[in-house]
Amino acid sequence: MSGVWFGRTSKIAMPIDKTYQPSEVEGRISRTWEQADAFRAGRPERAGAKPYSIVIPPPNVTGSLHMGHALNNTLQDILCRFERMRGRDVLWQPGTDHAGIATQMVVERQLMERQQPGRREMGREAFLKRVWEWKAESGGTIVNQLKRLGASCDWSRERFTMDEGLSRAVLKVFVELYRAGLIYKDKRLVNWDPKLLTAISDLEVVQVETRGHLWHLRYPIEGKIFDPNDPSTFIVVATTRPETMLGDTAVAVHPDDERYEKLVGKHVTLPLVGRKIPIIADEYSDPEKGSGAVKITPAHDFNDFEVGKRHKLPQINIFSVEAKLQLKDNAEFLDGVAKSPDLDATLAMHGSDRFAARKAILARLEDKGLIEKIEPQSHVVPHGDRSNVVIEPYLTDQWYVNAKELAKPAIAAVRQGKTRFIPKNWETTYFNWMENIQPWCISRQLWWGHQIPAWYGPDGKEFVAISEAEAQSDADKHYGKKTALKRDEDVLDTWFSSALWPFSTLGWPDKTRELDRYYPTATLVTGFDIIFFWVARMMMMGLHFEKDVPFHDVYIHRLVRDASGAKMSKSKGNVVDPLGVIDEFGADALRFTLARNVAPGHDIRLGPQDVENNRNFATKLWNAARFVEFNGAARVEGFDPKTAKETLNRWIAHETAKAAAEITRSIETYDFGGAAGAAYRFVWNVYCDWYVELSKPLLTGPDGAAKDETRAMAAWALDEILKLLHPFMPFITEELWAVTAEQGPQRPQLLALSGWSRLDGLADDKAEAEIGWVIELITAIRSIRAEMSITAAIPLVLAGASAETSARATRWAEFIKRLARVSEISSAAAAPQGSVQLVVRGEVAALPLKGVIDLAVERARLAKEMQRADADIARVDAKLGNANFVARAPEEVVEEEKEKRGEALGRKTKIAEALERLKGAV
RNA sequence: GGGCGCGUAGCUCAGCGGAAGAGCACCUCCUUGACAUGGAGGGGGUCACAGGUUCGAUCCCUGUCGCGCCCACCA
Repeated sequence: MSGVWFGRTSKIAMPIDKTYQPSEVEGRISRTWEQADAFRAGRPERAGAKPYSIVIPPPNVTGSLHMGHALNNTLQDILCRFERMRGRDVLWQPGTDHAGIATQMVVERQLMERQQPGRREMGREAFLKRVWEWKAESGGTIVNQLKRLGASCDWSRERFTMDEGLSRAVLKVFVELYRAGLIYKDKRLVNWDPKLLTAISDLEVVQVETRGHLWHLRYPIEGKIFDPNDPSTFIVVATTRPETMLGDTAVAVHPDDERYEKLVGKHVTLPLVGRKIPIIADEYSDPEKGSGAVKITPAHDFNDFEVGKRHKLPQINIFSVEAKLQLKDNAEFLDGVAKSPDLDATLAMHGSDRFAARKAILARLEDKGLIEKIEPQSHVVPHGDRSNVVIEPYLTDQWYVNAKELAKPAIAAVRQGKTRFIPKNWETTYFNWMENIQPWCISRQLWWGHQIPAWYGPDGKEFVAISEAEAQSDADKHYGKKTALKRDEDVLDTWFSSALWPFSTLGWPDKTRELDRYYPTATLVTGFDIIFFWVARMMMMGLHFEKDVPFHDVYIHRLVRDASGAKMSKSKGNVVDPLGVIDEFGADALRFTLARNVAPGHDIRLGPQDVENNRNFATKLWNAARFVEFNGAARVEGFDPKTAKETLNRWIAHETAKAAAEITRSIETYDFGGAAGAAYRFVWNVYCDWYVELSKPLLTGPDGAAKDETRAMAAWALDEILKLLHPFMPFITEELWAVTAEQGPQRPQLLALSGWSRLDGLADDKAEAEIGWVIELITAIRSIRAEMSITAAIPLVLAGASAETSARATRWAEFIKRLARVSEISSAAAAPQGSVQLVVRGEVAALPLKGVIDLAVERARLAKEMQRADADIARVDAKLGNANFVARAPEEVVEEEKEKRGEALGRKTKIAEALERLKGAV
C-alpha cells in the first residue's frame, strides 16, 4: 500500500482546534502528499488497475492563476481524485504552454522597461536565450499556484511545449503532414497584425462593432469628361475603407444589374492614381448594397481577392508591413501608371499611416468633387486579440494546414460518439465550425516558438526535413552539388504544438508504455472559448497520428464572473485573485464554491459571500469531527454498518448510502454542482443537524453496547463523509482523516486510498420511517413553540396513538424531550381540552397548553390546516373524478392519487376532531 | 445573416409531465457542553407572455417579448 501512514506517529496535536485554519493545514498536507508520491501515475500497486487519464489544458508560462484556471483545475482534480479513490490508475498530465506571442510580448516589454536593447537589436539568438532565462525564472509560478489549489497532477511528468521531446513531436508532425500534402506554403491574403508584424489565424481575430462611415466615391468613366453634375460621367462605388482605393484594380457590378449593363467592359480612371481599371461583371457585387457597384482591391480585401482571381486582376499591395502607405519604389503600384501631378501628390503620401492616409485621401477626393455622399454606418472591424489593433488583410507567403481534410475524421468521430461533448449541444457548435473550416495559417513571424523545419535553396525551392542535415542532403541531391541553404525564419502557431498535447506529452513519437496505456485519455475539461483553438485541433491531430480520438469525453464549462455577473477584467478592476481567496478562506472553500456553482448553460458567478458560506461549511465539518472525537467515537477496525442494531445507527447508515449513491452518480455524469450540493446537504442537514443531535443521549449516556455501537457508527459515517468530500475539499478531509486516524487503527492517506464508498445493502425503510417520524415530530413541536413564543418545557400527549407510535414514543422519549424541550410524554385516548394538536405522519400529538395559548389563534391555525386538507382532497377528487384520468393515466399514478386521498382524508378527520375539541374548551 | 443558450422566491440557480425547491439575503427568537464561521422558527413565487399537445404542463411543441454568447460579414 502506498502513501504515508498516519497513526500514533502523527505530529498533529490533540485535541482538534476549535476552528479550522486552512493556512496552517494546507501547506503541511501538500507536503505529505508530495512525500507520499501518490499523484504519480503507474504506481506498482495499481499496475493491474484500469487507467484513467486527463491532460491539463496547459496554462501559458507567462500566466498566473486566474479564476478560470481555478475552476478548470478544480473540476479536473475532482475527477482525478474520485477515480483514484475508485482504484483507477490515474494520470493527470500537467505542463505549460510556451505561448508564442504572449511570452515574446512579455519579454520584449521587460526589455523596454529596463531600457535594454530590443529584440531586433540583440538578434534572434540572444533574444531567445533571454526568453529561456525568463522562463527559468518565472515559468514555475503557475505550477506552484496550481499546487496551492490542490491539483493532484503527476508533477513528475510535467512537460513544456518547447521542451526537447515535444519539439521532436512538432518536427515530425510538420514533416509528415508536409509530405502527405496536408501542410503547404501558399501566397494569399492573411490576417496581418501591423503591430506585432505577424500573420495570425482567423481565430485570433476578434470582430469589433465600430461606428464608421460609408463613403460613396465617384470614379470617372474613361473617355468622358468628369462633371460632378452629370452622373453619366462617373460611376459611384461605396466603401468603408477609402484608403485602399489606391490599390483598386477593377470596379465590379452585378451581371444582371440593368443600371450598369452598358458600362461593363468599359474602364474608369482611378482618381489620385490615374490607373485605367475595368468595370467587370461579377456576382459578388450586390445591387442592394451601397451603390450596387463595388471597388475591387484584391490585395487588401478577402472577397476582392477571390473576385480578382476569377478575373485575373493584378494584386497591388499598397501597404508596408506596418500598414503604412508604400508607394515609392513599389513596382506593382507604379506599373502602368503615367506620371501626373495627381500621382506626385499621391506619392508624397508615402509612409503615412493607414488612418492618416484615409483622411488625406478623403480630403483630396472632396476637393475634386469625387465624394457623392457620406453615410454613417456601423460595421465590424477585425482586431488582433493580442495587439488589439485593426487587422489588415495582407498578401504574404505563409504555411497552411489543410484543415478541411484533417477535419473529416474528426467530424466522423464525434458523429459516431467516439468522443462526446458534455453538455451535448456543444457538438452542434463543433460541427458548424468543422464543416466550414478554412485553411489554418500556422506560420508566425515571431522568434519564440518552434522554428519551421523548412530550408530554401538559392532558387527558393523548399526542403522540409526533420533536421538541417537531412534537408541539406536532400538539397545536395536535388541540385547535384553542395548548395547553401537558408532556413525559414518563421515559427509555428502556438496551437500547433498544443494540438499534439494528448500524445506528445506521453512520449510520442516514441512508442512508449505511457502512450500505450494512457492514450486515448478519458476526459478533457476545458472552457468553451477554446473548442476551436484547441479541442478541434487535438481531434484532428490525434486521429491523424494515433488513429484514435484523443479523449472520450469533453466536458465544457463556462466563464467565471464576479458576484454581479460581470466578466472579470483588469480594466474593470473586478478580477478576483484565486490566491487571495485561498489565503482568506482556504483552497477547499474556493474549490467547493466553484464546484457547487457550476451549472450547465450558465456562467459561474463567484461572490465573496458564497466562498464565505462554504468556508463555514468546512468549519461545520471540522466541528462535527471535533464532536465525534470528544465523545471517544474512535473508528473500529472492521466495523460493518450492516450489523448495527440501534435504529438511529441503521438510519444514518441508510442516509449515508443514499448520499454516497447520489454523489457518485452525479460525478459520473459530470454534475459537479449536484454532487457538491448532495454532499453539503448530507453533511449539514442530515449528519450534523440530526444524527449528531440524536446521538448525544446515546454517546453521553451510560456505557453499553448501544454507546459502543454509536461511537463506531459516528466514526464510520464521518469517515464516509471524508471520503465523499475528498474530491471537492482535499485538504480538510485529508487533515481530518489524519487526525481521526490517531484514534484507531493505522491507515494510508485518504488521497492514496482505493476505497470509494460503495454502500450496498444499507437501505432501511423501517429505520427511515421511525427516525423520520421523530424528526417531523420534533420539528412540528419546535414550530409551535416558536410561533407561540413558548419557552418553558411543555408536556406532550399522544392522542389515540397506535401501538407502534406509542412504542416509538417510548424509545425516543429522551430524545424528544431534549430536542423539543418536552417535559413529559404521555398517552391518552383523546387530546386534552385546550391543547394544540399536531398531525405528524397521521398521528396526533397534543400539547396541552390551556391558559397559555390563545384559543382564537389556535382555531385559526387549525382552520388554515383544514383548508389545506380540503384543497388537497378537492384536487385529488377532481383528478379521480375525471374518467379520462382514471382511464388514461398509468395505474401507479392513479393508485398514488388514491393514497394521497386517503392520507388527506385521514388528516382532515384528525383536524376536524381537533377543532371540535377546541370548541369544547371554550 | 446562421447557430446555441437563458428567462422559476429580493439575488444566484436546481427541478424538466403527475401536489413549486436549495443556498444566500430578509424577519423573530436562542451564547444549552461540536460549531455564533452556530442553533431554532418564519415570511416570500399566476415557474416571461400567448397559443397548442395531453386525463394532467414550470417541464413537451409553436410563436412573441426580453437577455446573453458563438460564427460569418470592413460596399
